[in-house]
Amino acid sequence: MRSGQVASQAGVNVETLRYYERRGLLPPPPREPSGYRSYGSEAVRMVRFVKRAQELGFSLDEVDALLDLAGGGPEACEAVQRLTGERIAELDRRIADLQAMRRSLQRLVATCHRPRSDRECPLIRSIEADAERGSPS
Amino acid sequence: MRSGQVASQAGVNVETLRYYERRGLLPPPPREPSGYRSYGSEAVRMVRFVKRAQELGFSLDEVDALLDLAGGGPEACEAVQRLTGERIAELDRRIADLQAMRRSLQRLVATCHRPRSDRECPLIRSIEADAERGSPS
DNA sequence: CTTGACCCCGTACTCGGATACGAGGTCTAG
DNA sequence: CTAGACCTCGTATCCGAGTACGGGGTCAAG
Repeated sequence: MRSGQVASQAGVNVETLRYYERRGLLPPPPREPSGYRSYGSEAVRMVRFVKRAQELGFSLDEVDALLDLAGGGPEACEAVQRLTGERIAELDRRIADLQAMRRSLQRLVATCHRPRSDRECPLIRSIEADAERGSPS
Repeated sequence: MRSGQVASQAGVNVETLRYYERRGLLPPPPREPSGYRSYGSEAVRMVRFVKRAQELGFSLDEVDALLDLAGGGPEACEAVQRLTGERIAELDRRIADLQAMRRSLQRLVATCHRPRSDRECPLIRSIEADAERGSPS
């Protein structure tokens, strides 16, 4: 398979394959006499793995670590579980943060039920007020 | 007040003030004869407002829009409410995404309770499997 | 009157994850 | 044989939100 095929099957740009190869995420494939990269079908699986792991919130550095660990036996498996656990904890933090933001904004819109005659936007003022005394988040 | 004071009172870097000024978020303050910037105390409030709005998930472009709207009368107030509503909706989407990630990861760690004798990490395989048929998120 | 803290400016760099560009080589259908 | 699609490479650019750098001016204390 050539790069274009791998790219389209994996749903990425050809440049992205080169990029992953540069980053060491993707092993450099053998070349045809012409110099073209000649990929096996596992390349598609690897790229998909990378994309999926990204969707799960792993950075490319972490994906790299994951790939290094893959196939490393039982203790590597534990390391993978640990990484995953950290990722879940991180997600929990981010979710809590977003929920705090959401509550703040909700409270803010709620302050906005004044008659139109009020010239100053209470919402803007509320954000200021929050800022005064470094509020939730 | 000079830039260093504003910066420390607002909890930002001096360079950040220059950056905000370049971006048009902060009005260029008058200068002392020496050329030093001479800020009034409202500068501190503005910077804090920016930081707070950022914490609430607004980008600097959006903060810019918010500031343009501030003091623009009742219809501007409605625009502010609309922006805020969009932000809340966006937060809801992001929260849902993160929760989907979390569920996937949780499911993944759950697959890992196999005997250590399994040489291949089921978690890694599961991510691959997910990728095969583009799963949640 | 010098030292050190502060300030000025323009510009370049950082991060992560790509994406784009341009010059060139190759391959395939007509 | 040639047009056009595809591939190669190195390098540059993008986004957002700053941060850093270097060379110079200013100001207050000792």
